Amino acid sequence: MPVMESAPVTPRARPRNCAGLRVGPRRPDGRDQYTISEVVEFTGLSAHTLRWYERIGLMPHVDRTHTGQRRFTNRDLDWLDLVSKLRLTGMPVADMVRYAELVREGPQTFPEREELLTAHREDVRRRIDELRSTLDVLDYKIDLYADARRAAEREHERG
Amino acid sequence: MPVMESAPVTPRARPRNCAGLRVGPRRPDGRDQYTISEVVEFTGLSAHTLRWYERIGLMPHVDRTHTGQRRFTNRDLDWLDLVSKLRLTGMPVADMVRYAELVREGPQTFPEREELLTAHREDVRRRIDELRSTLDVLDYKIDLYADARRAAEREHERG
DNA sequence: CGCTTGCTTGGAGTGCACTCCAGGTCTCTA
DNA sequence: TAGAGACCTGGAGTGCACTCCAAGCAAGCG
Repeated sequence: MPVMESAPVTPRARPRNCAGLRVGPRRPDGRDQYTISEVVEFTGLSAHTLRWYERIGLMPHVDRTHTGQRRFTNRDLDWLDLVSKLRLTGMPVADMVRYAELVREGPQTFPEREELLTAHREDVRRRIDELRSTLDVLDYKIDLYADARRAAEREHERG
Repeated sequence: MPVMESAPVTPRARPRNCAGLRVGPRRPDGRDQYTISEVVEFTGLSAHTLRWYERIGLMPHVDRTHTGQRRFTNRDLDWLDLVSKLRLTGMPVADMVRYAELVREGPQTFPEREELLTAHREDVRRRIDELRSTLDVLDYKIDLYADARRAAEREHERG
């Protein structure tokens, strides 16, 4: 039986940069406190998703105001940038949670972190190769259809 | 709200070729009838998945024996190869079903098929760019950990 | 003949990653 | 001080792509 994994998540419906991440307003300098809706703007993640990430341990403890509202810092935004990139390349959420745990545990987990990222890098490289090989098939098929179309057009001109 | 799509499915636990497809026994020449379990061997898809593909209209009508068992042809296997490649690159099953419908409708759907594949090719190219940009981040992080590790090793030698 | 193995079906179940809901609190503006 | 709007929570719901189940049929073997 094939063991399947679900993977890349591709945000749509907004301008994207070359990495496919949404391009929101740039973070202002000189601030270190952001509401959840500001973070939604910056990261393109939904507020639901941000809260869910925190619940499952994918966020390194977010500050709160005295009334319990979240205040994200620049560090949090940096972390979310990394998480978004890893998600985009199909790293399962469970693996990212593991990585977040290792980060919380301190510098003695450097080797394990390195290992985790190296394994993922291999995965990404493999996927790039897969995609490229499919690109060849796609090119071939598209050429066939384009040829057929051009032949039909010539036919039409003549007839 | 981010609109997400679920995507590439990556078979594991068996040798893979550069396209990430499972490498099963090669199809024998001179045959044009295969049982479902032979197709499982050749494609790496599960029997469940093959039956499910047929149910949802992703297969171009599979032959049956007089007792109702499926007999797949070489054409079916070729089609499954294409489908596997498209799945691997994250084409949603619904889009592939659409493509299968167009194929069933005949040559007058060439333009729409070309369009569909061209759009998907753009998607694949974008994803390759995404992956490459993440590879840079990964390289950077891994280098940091590797530097730390080497520094610790030198420390250990000296002390 | 009974047993095993492989196949059939419709429909239910699974896992992942969100996504939403109801009901409540807090803050801000008029 | 009233109302709008942003935020909070736990838990339920959603969509996708499988994945499995139960019950039954058919072929081959000792």
